[in-house]
Amino acid sequence: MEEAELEALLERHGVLPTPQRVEVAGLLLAKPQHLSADQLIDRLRNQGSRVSKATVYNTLNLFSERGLVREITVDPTRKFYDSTTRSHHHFYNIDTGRLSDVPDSEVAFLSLPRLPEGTEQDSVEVLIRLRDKAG
Amino acid sequence: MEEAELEALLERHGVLPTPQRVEVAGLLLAKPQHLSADQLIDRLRNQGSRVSKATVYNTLNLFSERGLVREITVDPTRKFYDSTTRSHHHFYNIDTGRLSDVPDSEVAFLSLPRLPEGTEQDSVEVLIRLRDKAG
DNA sequence: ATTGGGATTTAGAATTAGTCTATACTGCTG
DNA sequence: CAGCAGTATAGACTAATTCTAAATCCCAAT
Repeated sequence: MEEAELEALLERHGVLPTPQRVEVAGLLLAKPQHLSADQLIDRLRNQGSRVSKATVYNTLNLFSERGLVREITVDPTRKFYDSTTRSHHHFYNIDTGRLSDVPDSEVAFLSLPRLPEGTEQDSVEVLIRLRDKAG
Repeated sequence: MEEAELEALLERHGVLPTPQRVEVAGLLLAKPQHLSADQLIDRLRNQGSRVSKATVYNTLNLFSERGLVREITVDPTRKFYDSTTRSHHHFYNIDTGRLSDVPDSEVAFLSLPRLPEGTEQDSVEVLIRLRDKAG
């Protein structure tokens, strides 16, 4: 994605496109992927960026508030940020720690439960834990 | 549950029933529930126990290895331990942080995805995030 | 009784993801 | 050019969990 395009995307989501935010967006929003803050900081450093850790966290939180990324929680030790924001499902390989998307078309529910009194649904997510096949 | 019963349960899972482990088991396995290590420590303290924090963590990890409890990951800041070990589904109220079970009978899949090459399924879990209904 | 060893428990130090704070920087606007 | 709002930054801080190294427990064999 080109810089101008990224800037337009941020603006469309009400985010002022500062150089640091555009840098983060350039990496994270480039394609459907799942990155932790730490992985993102590593990649930024590798491409010679000097953005601070605090700014990366601020930016990720801002992006997630404004719907540019989605936080996902499968690993109790850290958050991942998903560049695909539409609600969707995941495979999580417990041997490799790798997280991947399940094609939307391949999951369908026959029934979903009544919600508890006084609550409404925010999202429904299916997590399919995998292990490497022995042998 | 009585102490003798708890001890038998631990032994059946290959866990040597030390007094500390029996104490933890007595609280956590008493009924279907979801507790964090911290909540558990509080309750232990409230009933006058002196088990150390390290022992509680060791015990929870041991129980979870041996299939006496199941770890669940919905809140990136802490783990919960579920006394129901069969794979099942959850409601998570993002406003209150409360986690509860979805009755098994109320979720059914019409289709589930092909698994990636070389992997096999460990579990399939649905997480329904809720928020309190406004007004 | 005493000893020796393996497993367990313990307090506290260490680790780590993430947040907070206080300061510095960056345009704008008048 | 002064003032101001919004950002960015380093580094201190927090909180959950793990690690470490020493103390304790239990039991079988002397």
